[in-house]
Amino acid sequence: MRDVAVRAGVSTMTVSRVLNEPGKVSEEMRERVLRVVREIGYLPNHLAGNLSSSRSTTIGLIVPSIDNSIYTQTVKGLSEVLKRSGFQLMIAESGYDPNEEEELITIFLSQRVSGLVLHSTEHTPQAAEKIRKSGIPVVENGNIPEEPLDMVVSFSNHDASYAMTMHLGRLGYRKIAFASLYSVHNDRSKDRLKGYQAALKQLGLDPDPRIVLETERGLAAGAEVVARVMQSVPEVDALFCAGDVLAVGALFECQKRGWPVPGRIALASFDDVDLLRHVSPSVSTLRLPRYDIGERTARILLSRIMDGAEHLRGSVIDLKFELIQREST
Amino acid sequence: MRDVAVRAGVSTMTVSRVLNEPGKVSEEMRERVLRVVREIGYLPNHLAGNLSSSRSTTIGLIVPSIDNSIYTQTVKGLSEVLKRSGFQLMIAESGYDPNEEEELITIFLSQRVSGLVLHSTEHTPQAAEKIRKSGIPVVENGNIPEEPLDMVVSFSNHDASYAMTMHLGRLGYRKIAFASLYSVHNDRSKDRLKGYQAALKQLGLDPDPRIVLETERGLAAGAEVVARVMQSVPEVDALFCAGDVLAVGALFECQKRGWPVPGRIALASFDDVDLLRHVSPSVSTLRLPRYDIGERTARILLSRIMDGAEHLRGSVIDLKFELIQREST
DNA sequence: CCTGTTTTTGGTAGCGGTAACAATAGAATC
DNA sequence: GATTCTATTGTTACCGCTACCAAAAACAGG
Repeated sequence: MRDVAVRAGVSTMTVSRVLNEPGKVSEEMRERVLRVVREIGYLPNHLAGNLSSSRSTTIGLIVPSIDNSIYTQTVKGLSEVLKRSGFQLMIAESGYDPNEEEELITIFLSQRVSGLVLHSTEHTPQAAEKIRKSGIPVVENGNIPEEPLDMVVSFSNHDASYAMTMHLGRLGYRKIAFASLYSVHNDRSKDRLKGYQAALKQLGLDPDPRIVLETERGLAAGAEVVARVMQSVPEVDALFCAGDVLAVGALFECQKRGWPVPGRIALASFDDVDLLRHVSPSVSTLRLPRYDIGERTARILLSRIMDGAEHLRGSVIDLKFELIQREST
Repeated sequence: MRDVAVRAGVSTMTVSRVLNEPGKVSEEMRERVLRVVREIGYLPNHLAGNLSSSRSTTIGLIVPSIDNSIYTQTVKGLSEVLKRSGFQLMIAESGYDPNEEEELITIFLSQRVSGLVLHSTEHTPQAAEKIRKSGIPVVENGNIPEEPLDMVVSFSNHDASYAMTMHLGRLGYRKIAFASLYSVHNDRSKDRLKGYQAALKQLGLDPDPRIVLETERGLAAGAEVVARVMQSVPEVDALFCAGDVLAVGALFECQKRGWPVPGRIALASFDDVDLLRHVSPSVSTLRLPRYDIGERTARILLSRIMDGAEHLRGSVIDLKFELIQREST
């Protein structure tokens, strides 16, 4: 930058202004400086700028696992909005481990990110303390936690799960099994289970621990779950797969075994992946505002960072979901 | 940091050493300093550190589209290796637009990333020039380009496509249709087409432009493609869907229309997504080393950055793919 | 005990920008 | 024409850390 300043015969301050606040510089200077910038291909050093102004244009995002297609829509929403404001996204994965998450948070704070997005809502006390102390705005967006760190943009896993279970109950299914991903360090799964249980109670159905299962991700897991539950408790007439593509795996398994869906067993899923609409029978599911969550998260974060909108601190935005009834229930 | 130094009664230099080169500091100092660090919860400022040492621990990654599940495995491989060495990943999406890519490259260079990973292998001349000028190591990993910018870690789209087409030919299919994603600004698609054409020639089959199609991503697109090609050229006996989940969409459509697969039409796909193994009939495809690409990319980049392994400049690593024959062909 | 070497610590000067304020010049006011 | 104001540019200090070299302390050999 000094180089540019010398060649243009101005001070570095003027160069800085041309690049950051062009309005405060005369037309003539602007042209002169920009010409030199182009000539020598000068690239401003953001590190230096950020250090000096103690601001940064980086947002940190921590997801449990990068290869989960569920997050990608949210990431896209985030990324698109942030890009428009010149912000950059730093992504890391915690592997569903709060300690790992804490470490990543520490690293991000060291990098002086100006905002943080956490998918998980389970954190170590130290992590919460570090964030509080740093004073930067945070958005949690995998669930609506009881005690938010700061802001929340999400749908309610509990309510969504409750809604689908009630729907199954109203359709007349009486023995509704429930499958989710492992709930250790995964409050999304926990809340889905609670929603299911609350709905059963409301429907006057007895909970039966034999038909509540946890499993890993993937089609194979879904297949295994439906086989297992049908074998152990044949009177099951519906299976609510509250996670990932479990329902599709279950559906394929039913087809393989010749169990009519929904005649013998109804199937419901939790996230509206493209696939569910295209299989036959098409699968009832919940449409969740994955992209919107990313978008809103970015917006609210930017408000806090750029406009200092302190009144937004602690905001909880509960985005709506939609129940989609299809052939499988 | 000054604060820590004062409280511990040492110089800032000693604090810096304790944190970065603990070996060069006496046991006693180390303890004294670390105790204070813990006491006041001191967080080093990486921005300042990076600026001062003109090194950074950030790698920039540019993918065409974040929500494409194909990349996520590569990103995971990258992320896991980089994390172990304390590097951070900055991700941005170019939307298949070289100009957008150039802009992102500029931003990343401004952020002084110490390495760059590009999925696309089509760049503007200015982008190439900026990268060259910056001197940072770059890995391209979506394809093996004719003129690499620097290093390449990928499989060959051409060879993979050629292999599958040859396979279909050897199985006796004579009228092999080809569907890919739009090839504008997408040299992966272009190379797949070339591989297909090369194989046809080798097999002594006449190319027929009516059965070479380009479409968008998604199951619906796959369904539409198979319907279209069967209608316009009924003698087609195989369809090679060289992209995304097109083959699954096509399969569902065949089932819907009652076309036996592979009896009436054989189907082949390009990427071994979980789904292809679980549908019925299971779909023949190419297993591509998506995760490995990420891992190797990270490794080679780290060698260049940390060990200054200049002899690796310009390396081209062609990772192997595997053809998986299943029921659909 | 002295000198030469090694280890450990500290001082200082930036890294490349920006904030805050000072200075200058031209425009506006009376 | 003198004074005040405004717009534009420059000066200086510092953001928080590390590289580089100097200084001091510890160790070794004769």
